[in-house]
Amino acid sequence: MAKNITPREQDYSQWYVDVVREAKLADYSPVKGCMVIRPNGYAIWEKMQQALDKMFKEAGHVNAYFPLFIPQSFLEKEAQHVEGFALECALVTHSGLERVEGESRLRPTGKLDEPLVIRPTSETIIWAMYKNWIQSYRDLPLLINQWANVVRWEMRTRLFLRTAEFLWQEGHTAHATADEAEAEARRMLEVYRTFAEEYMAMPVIAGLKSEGQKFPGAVDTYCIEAMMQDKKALQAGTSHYLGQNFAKAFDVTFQNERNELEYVYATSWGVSTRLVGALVMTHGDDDGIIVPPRLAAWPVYAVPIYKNSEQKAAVMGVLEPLLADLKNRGIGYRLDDRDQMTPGFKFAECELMGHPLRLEVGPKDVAKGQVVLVMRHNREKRSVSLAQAVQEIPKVLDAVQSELFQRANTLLTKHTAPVETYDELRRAMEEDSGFALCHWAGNREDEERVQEETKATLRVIPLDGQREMGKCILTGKPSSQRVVFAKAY
RNA sequence: CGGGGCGUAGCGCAGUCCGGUAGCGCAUCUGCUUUGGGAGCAGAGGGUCGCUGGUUCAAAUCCAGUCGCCCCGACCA
Repeated sequence: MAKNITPREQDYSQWYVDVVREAKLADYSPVKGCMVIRPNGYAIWEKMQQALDKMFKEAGHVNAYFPLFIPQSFLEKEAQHVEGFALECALVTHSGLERVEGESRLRPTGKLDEPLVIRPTSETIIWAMYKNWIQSYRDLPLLINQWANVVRWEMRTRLFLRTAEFLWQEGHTAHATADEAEAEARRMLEVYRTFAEEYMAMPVIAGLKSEGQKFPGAVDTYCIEAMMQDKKALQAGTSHYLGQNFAKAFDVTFQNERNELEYVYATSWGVSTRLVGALVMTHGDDDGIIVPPRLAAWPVYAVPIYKNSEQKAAVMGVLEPLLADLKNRGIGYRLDDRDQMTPGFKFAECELMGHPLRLEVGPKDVAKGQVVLVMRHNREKRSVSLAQAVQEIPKVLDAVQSELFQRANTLLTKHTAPVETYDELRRAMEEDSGFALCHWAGNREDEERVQEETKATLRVIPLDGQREMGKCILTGKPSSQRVVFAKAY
């Protein structure tokens, strides 16, 4: 149906690339692995930022900005952290370019004494600063977030899901006690869960990462895992309890109430533009993307239909007051009054771009005193009297928001199933059957073996999973809870 | 880093095997007719054929080199 989009059935990852391109969310940059986020994609990110920023502020966090460049020596201070990021760091080694007689290319000049790492994440530079800002328990907790770009030199990239440079927010908090920091890490995990469910209409499983999967430098890593339509898992957000690891590496101490010197306890947490990709893969269909109303720049997309200027005047006479009413109610809309496009083209484009609700008004509607509402996610068309439209539209948008969640949740539930033996897991993964709930008591090496043999990784140890005794599917050791194994992005 | 594909107009491609001075579709611009599911007709503009070198009277095409991008896999948010 839609031009230039490979159907999901035929090739899911090609579908994803096609949809991102056709909906004008992003474009490839001349630099390998980098992407340009186009206005349509950036609009979604901006709505995500607004919602998240508000949630952070309500939780007591403030925004700041730390620099892009990190001295190489900083990154070297925390052992696990270095190991985790060393291989994917971009370095700045020179301060300029010079023209050399007889050569057409410019040549680097002004070699730096110490190379600067372009931040893959900002723990190190932030803790170097926190050292100066924290002396007393009275300075704690310190709750700072930053919106920034980071660079990780990945081997293989995918638009939004993994690019060399990406946009994100990273919260970095400092606390007087381990309990308080742990609680903060979990609190922010809940913020992410709420955001995913209520704004993105994307159900997630919240929980703990295994030893093998946690953040380099963390004591505990929490995450939310979502299921894409191809039943693969996507990590959609992480929150780390860092213990005193960074405090020790950067010598950040405070005097407690008993006048003792103690290392500070830390958390960090982040979500990235990857969420835009998650949104596409959660709700999109063969005709384009579908943006949930709460993240749509224009939840209502109005298409006037007319043949001549009299009709146009009549149609606009009905449409404009209605749009003004929507504006008064704080409902975002766009009026597509481009004269040179036919309505049919606009309908198709509107579906491609994923505007959740289309508002059509033509001469026939004017005559009947009605407007036509078309829901993007199920193509349902309904006529509503002009008098009721203003009350009806917010209701429809709410319904769309919750139906999108329900639909995604049905997929997640349907493809999440208990698996009792290792053989069964292997078969399940061969069939791409989704999330496998397994009893597990293995170590890091066991995890690697499972990944090697089944391509599945231990995605998450659910926080609200039922306690239930059983036997580890690989080692046979006793286990008190099931974990999620799945193939992942 | 392995496997595959590709570089020719803004985009998608044909032309390459078999050398002869570049073409198609979409998009763009102009005009007229259109407009309730991706409009039609007529006309117009737009290309150092990724780059470098070689062979040849003549290279998008043959030869040698080189650069880059995409997809799939291993690694990762």
